[in-house]
Amino acid sequence: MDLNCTGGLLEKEARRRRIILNQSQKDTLRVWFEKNPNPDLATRGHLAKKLGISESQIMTWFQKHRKIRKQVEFECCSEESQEQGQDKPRVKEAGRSRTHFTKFQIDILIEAFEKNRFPGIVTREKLAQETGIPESRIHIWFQNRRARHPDPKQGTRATSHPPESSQCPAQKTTGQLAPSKDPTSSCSVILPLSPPHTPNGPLDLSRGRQKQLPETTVLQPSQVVQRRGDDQNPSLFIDHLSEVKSPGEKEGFHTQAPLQLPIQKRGHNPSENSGLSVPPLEDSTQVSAVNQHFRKPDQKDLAFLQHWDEWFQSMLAEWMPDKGYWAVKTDLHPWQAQLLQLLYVSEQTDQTPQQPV
DNA sequence: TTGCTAACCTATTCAAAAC
DNA sequence: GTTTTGAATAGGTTAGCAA
Repeated sequence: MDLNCTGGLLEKEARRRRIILNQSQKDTLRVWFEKNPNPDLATRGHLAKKLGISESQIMTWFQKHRKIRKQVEFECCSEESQEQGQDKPRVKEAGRSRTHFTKFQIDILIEAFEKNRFPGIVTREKLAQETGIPESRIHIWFQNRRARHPDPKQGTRATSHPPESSQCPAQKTTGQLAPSKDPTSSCSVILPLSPPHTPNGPLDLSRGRQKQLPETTVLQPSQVVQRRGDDQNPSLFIDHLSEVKSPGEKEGFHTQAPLQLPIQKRGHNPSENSGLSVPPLEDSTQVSAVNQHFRKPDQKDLAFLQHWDEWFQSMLAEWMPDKGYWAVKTDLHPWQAQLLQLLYVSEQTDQTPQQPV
């Protein structure tokens, strides 16, 4: 079966996740719509949290209702309202807030874009987890990217609907990731993003873990690093950690963790759950706000962060349940190898990662 | 099957920040 | 001042779900 050509149900599920709003949610949205039909990002985020749906869904709902209202005004209302309608509320009173992506985040997005110009909701959520960027911002980023970087294979800008074949084959069937058959590609950027154990996290991170990669093997961290070229010296990572740049600096390597929580500020001992726990990085991780859309953590975020170690661990190694140990991936992205080296340097006493609780 | 509507798209524009 | 690019809009299509 040619996975590239299957346009079946599973793929559609991966592209869209339709959620029916209940009456209470609709009522709340209507109230807010009457107050302000053009809510800014912060307001949408507040509403999303309040209603338990995503910010992009809030955005979609407001878009639709602005459209409906405009149609109603056009059909039913007087010239007076049409004159008012000419004063489009496109420019908000407050200036637009602008997300500043880090080079790390941009690199991940670009690589994902090159693999698939039309990521579905599952892929976008995985990218959101991986980068710490809200899914709605990732959606916008892909829209802008498509508009400004026409697909050279098609020769022209995409003018109608996304080609179904543009879906990444690895994402077609289950929304999970499969090992790439392309020997030149790496699975190290789109990683097994589901932490081993997060049943009630803010995102559904409990979707099955990636299958063991064929190239997975047991290695010492030093071997991993040695396999890479000189340009991937682990010191680069350390250097980057201390390279704190101003929020507006475009290409700076910001080490901001998702949700702006410095790793050492989690509410538990990093060594409790993982032998690969992230060591304290002192001020190096306490960079100033880079992305103003990150919010302060709520309870769900904290629950998520409690599995942060495990998540990192799963990005670097693969748990072998039948063998009872973690196998370090051989095909690590340079930053992963550098992170691994850093962790092991700091955790010299514990060379064998433990299975998370 | 049909209607509703959430989710998605392109095209375009605005505007913040970098150059 | 110009360029780059994130954010937002309008207007359209697609697709999931309930009746």
